[in-house]
Amino acid sequence: MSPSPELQPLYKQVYELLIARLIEGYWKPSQILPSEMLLAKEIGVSQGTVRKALNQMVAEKMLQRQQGKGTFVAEHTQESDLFRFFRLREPNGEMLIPDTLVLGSTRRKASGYETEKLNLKANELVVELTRVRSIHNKPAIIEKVIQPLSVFPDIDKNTDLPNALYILYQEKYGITIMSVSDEVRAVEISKDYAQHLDLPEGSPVLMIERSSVNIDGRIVEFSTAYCSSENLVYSVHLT
Amino acid sequence: MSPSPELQPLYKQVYELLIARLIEGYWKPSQILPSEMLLAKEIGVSQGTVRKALNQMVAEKMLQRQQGKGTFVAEHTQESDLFRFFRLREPNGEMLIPDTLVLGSTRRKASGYETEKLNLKANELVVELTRVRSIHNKPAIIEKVIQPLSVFPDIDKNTDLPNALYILYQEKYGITIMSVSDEVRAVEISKDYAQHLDLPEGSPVLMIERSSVNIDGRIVEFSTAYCSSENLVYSVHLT
DNA sequence: CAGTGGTCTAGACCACCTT
DNA sequence: AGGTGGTCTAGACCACTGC
Repeated sequence: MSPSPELQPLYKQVYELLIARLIEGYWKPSQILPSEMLLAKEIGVSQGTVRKALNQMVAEKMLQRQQGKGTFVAEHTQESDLFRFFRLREPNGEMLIPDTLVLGSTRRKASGYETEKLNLKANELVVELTRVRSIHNKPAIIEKVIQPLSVFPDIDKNTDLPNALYILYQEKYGITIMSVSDEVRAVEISKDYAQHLDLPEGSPVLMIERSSVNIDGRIVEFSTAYCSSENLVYSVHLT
Repeated sequence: MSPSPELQPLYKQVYELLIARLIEGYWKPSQILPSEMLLAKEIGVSQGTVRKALNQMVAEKMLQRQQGKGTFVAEHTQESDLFRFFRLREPNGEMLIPDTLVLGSTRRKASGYETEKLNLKANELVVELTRVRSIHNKPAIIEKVIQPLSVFPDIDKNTDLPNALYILYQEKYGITIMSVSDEVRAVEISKDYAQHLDLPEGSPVLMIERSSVNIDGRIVEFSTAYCSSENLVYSVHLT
C-alpha cells in the first residue's frame, strides 16, 4: 500500500496556503489582497471556499476586512493592536501607555532556562535588554527582554528603540506577534529592582514571564517583568 | 418620519432567538437541538442561515456539534469545561484539581464594592463563602466567594457543596458561566490567611479578583482568592 | 438503512467604497 | 458606474452515527 495522503477540507488547504504566503512575505502588513473572486480563480476553488478560509483568518486576527474596500493583512503596528497584549491596568480599569527608559543591553549566551523557553540550539547568543517603564512619571514596571540573535540579527545595534518593541519586530524583522503566554507570580522584589521602582526592598510585586509567538508558531521573544501592584493590576477577560 | 426599525442580518436574528431559548431554559444543557433543516423550516429561513448562527454559537462555546449525531447545548459540568477558567498551574505547567474545605458561610448585606461589582440594588443580601483549596494535601489557595441571594436563592442552605461551584450553579440554578474577568495583584498576606495557608505572615501572594458572567451577560458571582506562588502560577494564553 | 452535520459550489441581491 | 465584501438561498455530495 502507498502511504495515505493527508486529507484536508479544501477551505483548510486554502487557509494554509494563504498563511504560507503571509509568512514568506508574499503579502505584507497593510497590503490589500486580491478579491475573493480573483483568489478563487487563481487557486481553483469556489468563492465561498476562499471566503471560509479568509473569515477564519479574520477571526484569528491575521487579516482585516472592510466592506466595499477589500481584505488587508493585519497591521499590528497600530496602537490598538500593539497594546492588545498589554494587560496591566490601573485599579480603575484605565490603561495608560507607559514611557520607556532603556537601562542597558548586553549580548551573551542563553541560559539553560532561556534555551528551553525559546527552543534555542545549545550556546545560542541572545540580547538581554533591560527597561524601566513609567506611568504618570512614576517608574512602575521593570522588564528584562531576551531576544535571540538568530531571530533578530544585530537587534542590539538599533538606536532609538520604539516604546512598543513589536513595531521594531515587524518593521525590521518581518515578525508579527500573534499570541503570548503569560505566567504570573507574586514575589518579593530584590534590592536592586526596588531602587529602580522606588519601592521598599522586599515589597510584593507581580512577576510576569511572557513568551511571545510569531505567526509561524515559533516562540521568538521571552520577557520577565516586575511590577508593583500598588498602582497596576494584571487584568484579563477569559471566554 | 416613523422610527426606523433595527436592521439586523437574518443569521444574527436567528442567533439571538436561539440564545433567548437557551436563557429561558427552552433547551437545557446536554439536550439535543432539532436538526438544521427542522430549525430552518420552523424559523422560516434557509438551512445555511441557521448553520451560520449555530456555528457562531459553537465558536462561543454555547453549543457543541458532532458530525452524524447532532447539535447539543454545551455541558459545562464536564471536568474539561469546569476548569476552563481555572488558571492556576504548577510551575511545570501541570494542573492539579484541588481538594476543597469549606471554612464558613455567612449571609449579610453586600458592601458598596460588591454592590458595584455585581450590579446589585442597594442593600441586597449576599452569601459570603470562604474555602481553602489544597493541592498535594497542602493548603494552597484561600478564596472568598460572594453570591447574591437574588441570583442564587437559599444557596447557603446547600449541604455538600461540589468542588467546582459551577456544577451547583448550573444544575440547581440554571446558570452557566460563559466568561470571567480577572484582576491579579501581588499583596502581603494577612496574619489570619497566612495561618490557613501555612505561610509566614507578610509573604507575597497573588490576589485574584474574579467576576463571573452568565450566558445572559450578567455578573452573577464575585470571588477573591489568595494564592501562594511558591507552588502555583497564574497562567494564561492570549491570542 | 436513514438522519445528521461537514463541505463545496453556484448564483443572487445588498450596502459600501472608490472613481 | 463598477468593484468589493456581506448576506442569503438552494442543491449536492460526503462522513459519521445509530438502528
